[in-house]
Amino acid sequence: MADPSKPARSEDNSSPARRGKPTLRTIAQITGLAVTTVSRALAEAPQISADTRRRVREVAIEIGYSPDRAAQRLKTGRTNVIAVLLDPHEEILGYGTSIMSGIAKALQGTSYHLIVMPNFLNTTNVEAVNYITRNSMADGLIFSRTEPLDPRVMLLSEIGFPFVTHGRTELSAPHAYVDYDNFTFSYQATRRLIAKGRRKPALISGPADFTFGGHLQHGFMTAVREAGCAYEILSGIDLDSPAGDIRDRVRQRYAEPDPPDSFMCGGEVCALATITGMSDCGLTLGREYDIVAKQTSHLLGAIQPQVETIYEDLTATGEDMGRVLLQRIGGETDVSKLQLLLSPQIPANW
Amino acid sequence: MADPSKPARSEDNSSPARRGKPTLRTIAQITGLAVTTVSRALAEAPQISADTRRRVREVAIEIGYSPDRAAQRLKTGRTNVIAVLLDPHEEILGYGTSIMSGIAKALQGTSYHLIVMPNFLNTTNVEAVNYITRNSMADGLIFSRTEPLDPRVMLLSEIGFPFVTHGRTELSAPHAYVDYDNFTFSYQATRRLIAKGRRKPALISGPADFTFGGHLQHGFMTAVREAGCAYEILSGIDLDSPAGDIRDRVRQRYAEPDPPDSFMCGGEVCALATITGMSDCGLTLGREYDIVAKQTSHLLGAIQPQVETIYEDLTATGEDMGRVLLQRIGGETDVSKLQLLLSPQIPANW
DNA sequence: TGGCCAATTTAAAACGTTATAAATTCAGCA
DNA sequence: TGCTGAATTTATAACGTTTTAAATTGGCCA
Repeated sequence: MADPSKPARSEDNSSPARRGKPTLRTIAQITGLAVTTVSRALAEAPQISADTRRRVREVAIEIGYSPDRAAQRLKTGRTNVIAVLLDPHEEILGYGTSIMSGIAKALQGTSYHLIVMPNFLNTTNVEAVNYITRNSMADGLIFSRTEPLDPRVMLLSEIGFPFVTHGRTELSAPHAYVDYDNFTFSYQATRRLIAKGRRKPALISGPADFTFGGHLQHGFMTAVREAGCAYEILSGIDLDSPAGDIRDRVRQRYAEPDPPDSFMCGGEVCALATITGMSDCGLTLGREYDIVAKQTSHLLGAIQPQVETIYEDLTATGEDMGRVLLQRIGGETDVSKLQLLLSPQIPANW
Repeated sequence: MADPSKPARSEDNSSPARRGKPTLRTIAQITGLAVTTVSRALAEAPQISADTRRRVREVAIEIGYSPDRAAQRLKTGRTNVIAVLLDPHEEILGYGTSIMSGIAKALQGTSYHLIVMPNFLNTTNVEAVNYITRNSMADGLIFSRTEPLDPRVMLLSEIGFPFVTHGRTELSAPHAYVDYDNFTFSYQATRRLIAKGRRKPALISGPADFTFGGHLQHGFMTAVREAGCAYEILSGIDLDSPAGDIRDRVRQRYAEPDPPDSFMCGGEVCALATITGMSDCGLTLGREYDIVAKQTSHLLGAIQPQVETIYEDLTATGEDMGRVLLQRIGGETDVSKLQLLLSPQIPANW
């Protein structure tokens, strides 16, 4: 019954075992080589002759072979997976999706897949990190919104697990990050308000816990102090506050004496909410007050083009984070190559 | 050198092999049982005595054992992974993130993990589906925005791969889905505009390719025909159009004769863009015109509370999809249990 | 012709789990 | 006591890959 036209050894041939999926053994049987050789050939090991490598590659493509990731993972201990921690705050305006899109772009063409740990539930961020590392669910980790003394960073640094953050920390041990220069953004944005003749800018900053909130505040303060003008940091609300809260707060503030005449907004929804609150008070943007905001999507530009913005490209950020993480996983230890501070693009006509 | 205080068989003990991670063998050595028994005990197999099961469980917890997913996957062929296809259109307003948050909630407490295949890149959706199934990267698949003859659905149905869609198809073979009743939504929303005295509603629908676009249009048409009033389906734009385009289109339409006096908007950004366009023309919402829109976040309510909305809870949708998929993977074939049509909550005062 | 070394290929073991089939224990009963 | 069968446990093999160590080949030189 054996078909002599096929070079396969027909003795142990368990062809009908698992229907369908070709394995290394399938290729081995077709080519008459040993499984080990095939594995090596596909890995382009130099010790395998060029001829054999070519032949194996051809057969592999022809029969549509693709390695079993579970088996590779079991054997090597590597997962070929990058995990992203996604926060609830990222629900609005596609923050998370933009970043992920960028990461995906960086991972394109590599053997890495992107998995998302949505942190929407009751577990804290640190628990999620713990879970991922203990269960070796990924080879690397990406997350955002660092705190100055971020416990996730401390944990991962300690055990030497590769990661990249969106945002810096104030920890002494350096780590890989990609960050937007929020100080410069905030500084320039506030200067712009002052340059337009405003004399009492108000800041709607990031939540106080996060490093970037401090940077925004620092930039804002530097600008107002330089100009020697009045200022205000709107209490009780921040970037992440529900739009309704921001609107109410703004309206309420204008019922009190000595209100601000302009706003530095860290986000688009925040800017829209501010405008709504102001217009409730009968005030018009560009006339009674000005706003400069950070822009991360095209929403604001289409709805309220009068708002001046500085753009932060989150997709590019994601792509950078992906690239940096791959380098880190690849063994790069030179921190200078793993830390990226992206500069805000200040509009030319400012 | 052997430590007699430990009950382990010290003959083949490869303790220092892989530092750290306890395996079934670790437990076997501690308890003096066979690896098979331990495996079975943890699986709560009835053939293992209750006593043994308890003991194994205790030890497992004590040493912090958790099974190696790669090994399980290799052996069983099951991945314990649910994959979600994420589209670029979902970048805005957290559509994707809400759905994912819901899915994550449904998967909470199960052994399933959520992985995301961002489809932002050049590959088409079908290719991604192909990739996932061929490489057995997941046990089940979730995706949205079905077309009437959706090729993904056809492919997956044919090979019997478990999946749930957000949206229906017009294919004869039934499949699992969770869908929002966009017909009813659109019908009721349009009726509401008419009830407010408007006599020429305009529809900004979903992209024509998708099933839900047809449903929106059908509901709209049913309402205007019932009322016998004029109507318009705004050409050249849809829900997914950039806000700027919608704004421009609306403005342009009002420069022409016989413009509509109200809008049925399938989305929030779309409604905001419409309002902006109208206000460019000097028209005020609630006075010269009305809008009813679908609401999926809290953005619109905070910015333009005058817009009447019907809410679609995407997180709940995601949760339903997760649940349905788990049932399907669990072997449920009764389609009636796998098909959910969620009814719009019509505001009580309409 | 034989021996040695480099080049290439191979066999065997292992990663941690589950499935199959076999072995052991033990109570109940003749 | 010895046998039977149920209850419980166990050994072995297997999933598909990579790693380690060993085997084979062939060219070259003495």
